[in-house]
Amino acid sequence: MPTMRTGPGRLPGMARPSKRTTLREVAEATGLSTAAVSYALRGKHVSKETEERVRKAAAELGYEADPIARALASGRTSMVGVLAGDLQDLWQQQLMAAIGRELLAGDRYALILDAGGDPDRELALAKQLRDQRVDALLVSPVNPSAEGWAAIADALPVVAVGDSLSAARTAGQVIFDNRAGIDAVLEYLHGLGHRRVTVLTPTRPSTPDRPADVYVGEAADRLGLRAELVPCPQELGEATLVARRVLDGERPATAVFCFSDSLAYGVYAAAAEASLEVGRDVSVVGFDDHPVSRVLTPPLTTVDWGLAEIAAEAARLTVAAIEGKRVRKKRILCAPRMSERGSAVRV
Amino acid sequence: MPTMRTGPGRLPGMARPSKRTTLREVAEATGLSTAAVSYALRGKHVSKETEERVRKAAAELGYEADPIARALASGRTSMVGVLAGDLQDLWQQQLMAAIGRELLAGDRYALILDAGGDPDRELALAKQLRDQRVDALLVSPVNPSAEGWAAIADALPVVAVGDSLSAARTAGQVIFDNRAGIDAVLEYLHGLGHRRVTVLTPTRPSTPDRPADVYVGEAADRLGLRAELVPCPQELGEATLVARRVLDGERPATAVFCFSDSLAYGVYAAAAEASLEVGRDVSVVGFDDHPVSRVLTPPLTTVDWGLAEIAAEAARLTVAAIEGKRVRKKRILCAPRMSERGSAVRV
DNA sequence: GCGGTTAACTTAAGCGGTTAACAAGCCCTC
DNA sequence: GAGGGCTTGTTAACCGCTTAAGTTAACCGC
Repeated sequence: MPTMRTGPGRLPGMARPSKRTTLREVAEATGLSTAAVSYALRGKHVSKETEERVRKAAAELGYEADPIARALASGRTSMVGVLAGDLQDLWQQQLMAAIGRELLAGDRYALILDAGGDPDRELALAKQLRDQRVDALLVSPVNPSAEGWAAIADALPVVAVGDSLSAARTAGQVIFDNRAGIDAVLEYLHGLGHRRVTVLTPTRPSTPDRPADVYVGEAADRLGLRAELVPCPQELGEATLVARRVLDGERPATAVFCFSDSLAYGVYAAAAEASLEVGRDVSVVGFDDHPVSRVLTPPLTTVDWGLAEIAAEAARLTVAAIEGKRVRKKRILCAPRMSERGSAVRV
Repeated sequence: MPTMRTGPGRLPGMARPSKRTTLREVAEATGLSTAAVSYALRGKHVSKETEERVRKAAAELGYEADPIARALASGRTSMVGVLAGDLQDLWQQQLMAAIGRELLAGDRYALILDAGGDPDRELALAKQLRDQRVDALLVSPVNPSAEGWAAIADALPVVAVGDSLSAARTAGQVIFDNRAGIDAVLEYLHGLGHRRVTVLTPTRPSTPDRPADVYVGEAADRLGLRAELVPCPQELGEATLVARRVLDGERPATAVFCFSDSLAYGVYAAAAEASLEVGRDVSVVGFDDHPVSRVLTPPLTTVDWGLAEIAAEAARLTVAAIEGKRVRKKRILCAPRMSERGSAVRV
C-alpha cells in the first residue's frame, strides 16, 4: 500500500496545507472573543490598542477572513453580477474588461455572464446571479423592462448601462443617448446625399417598438430617407453572411449603418468578398468606436460614447447603490461623439 | 412620518419580498427533516417516492438552494477563478468570453480577473481568487513557475492555458506549441526572403530566458536571420507608438512578427501614419488569429491556435480536476496553423 | 428465531463568520 | 451616591446548508 499524503512534501514550520486560519484561532491567540476580533478587524466598537493587537496577531497568523462565511453571515458577497447582452460584440468585451478593472480597483469582483443576445436567457441569468447573492447587478445592453425584472430589482440593486430607457426600477442608469446618436448618424449620411440606408441591428427577437428602431424610423421620416432595418448576429462569420445578402441585393442601399462596430466589420468582410470598396462603393458607419475601427481601411466612421467613462460611471453607481449612498445623478446620459473617418462618403 | 415599507406594493398572494424559501421550510412542508430534504434534492439515500414528494414541494415553494450556504457547508462554490494575463489583448478577451460560456454550460461560473500584464499582480490576484474559495483556478497566458505559485496549487487545482511550459504542479495544461509556431513564422518569413525581423513581444518584466524569446533566438540562429525583440504594450494606442518607433528607425527590419494580433494592429496603425503600406513596404505577421484580423487591409497573416477548442479543453480539464476525475491527457498540445493571408510578402 | 445487513431517515454538529443584546467598568452629573 | 451615558467586551443566536453518526424497522439466510 502506497504512502498516502494529502499534498507534496512540505518544509517543517510551514503552515498546514490548505487549512486556513480562522477567526477563532485569532481570538484564542489574543485571548479575546471571536466577536471582539471580528469587530476589531473591521475597526468598530473596540479600543485602539485592542485593534492594534488583533491586527498584529492576525497578520502573524496569516489570517484572512473567509468570504463565504462572511457572505453567509452578513448577507453580502463582494461580487457584482455583470450581465452582458452579447459578448460576441467586441465592444462589449471591451466594456466588460473595463468594468471588471473598475470594480476590482474597489475591491469587488465582477461575475460576468453572457446572455449571448438572447433576452430569455438574460432573465434566467439575472436570476442565477441573484441566487449567487451578488451584491448588485450591472446589466449591459439588456432590456430590463420585460416582465420578471421586477422580481430581480426587488432583491438587489440593479444598474443599467446601455440604450434601455427602461421603465423598470433601477438604482442607476448609464444610458447612451441613442436618439441623439441615431439622429447624428442619419443626418450625417443624409448630408452626404444618401437616401437609402440599411440599418444593421443586433438580432434580438423583434420587440416591435424597440426604442432604437423607433428612433431610426422617426429620423428617417423627418429627413425623408428610407431606412431598412436588418437584424444581424454579432459574430463575424454570420454577420458577414448577412452583410453579403444586404450588399448583393438588387438595388442595395448606398449606406449601411451598423448598430455596433462588430457588425460593421462584417460589412467590411462582405464588401471585400464582393470586391466592393468601403468608402467608395458603399458607405459604412459604426456605432461604438472600438479601438480596431481606426485600423481598418478605410478607418471606420463611427460614434464614440466614451467607453472608459461609461465603465467608471457604471462602477461608481453600482458601488454607491450597494453602499446605500446617495448619488447626485442616478442617471448618467452619454452624449454621442461622431468619429468621422473615411468609411462614409458623399454619394 | 412617512409610511415605511421594504419594497413596492405587492399583489396579495405573491411570495414575500426578497425572503427566499429555505431548506427548513421545505422540510416543514413535507414533514421531513432538513437532512432528508437535502439528501432528497441531491438524489441520495432516500426512497424514490420521498424524493418525488420533496421535489414537488420544493418546486411549489419555489425553493432554490442558497449557493453561499452550500459553499460554506460543502466547501465548494461553483466558481472557477479565471486569471487573464492581459485583457488589453483582444484575443484574450475572446478567450475569456469563450471560457465563460463553456463553464456556464456546465453550470459553473467564471470569476475573471485581469492581471493587466503584470506578473506580480498575477500572483496577488491568484491569491485573491483562492481566498474567494473558487473551486479551481484557470490561468491564461501567465507564468506560474514563479515562486509562490506552489502555495496556490496546494490549495486548489490549477489549470494552465498558454505558452507556459511551467514546471509548477498543475492539474492540467492546454499549451500552445510556441516553438512550432515561432519556427513556422520565422521559416515562413525566411522563405520570403526576410533576413531582419523585429519581434514585438508583450511587455512583461524581462525574465531573461522566457521560453518564447529563447525560441526566437534559436530559430533565428538556425535560419541565419537577425531577430530583434521589442517589448510592446497590448493597448492599441501605446502599441502604435512602439510600432512607430520600430518602423521609423533607420534601416528598419523588413518584417515585423507580433506575438499577438493586437500588437499587429498597432503596426497597421503605425504604418498608416507613416504612409507605409503593410504587405508592400513592410511585412507583418500576427500570432492569434483574432476574427477581425481577416477584415484588415491587407488581411493579417497570422497563426491560428483554435480558440474554440482551447476554451473547451480548458473548461473540460478544469471541471475534471474539480470532480477529481481522471483524464486521459492532462496536457493538451495545440498545434499552430498558419493562416496565410496578405500581410507578409516576398522581399 | 436470531445476529447481520441494508434502506430510509433523524439528530446534531459543524462550516466561519456577523451582530443584536446584554454586562461591566468608568466617568459625570445633579 | 444613585442614576445615566459611554466605551469596550462577551455571550449566544443565527445565516442556510451538508454530512458523519446514530436510530428504526424491515428483510434475509440459515
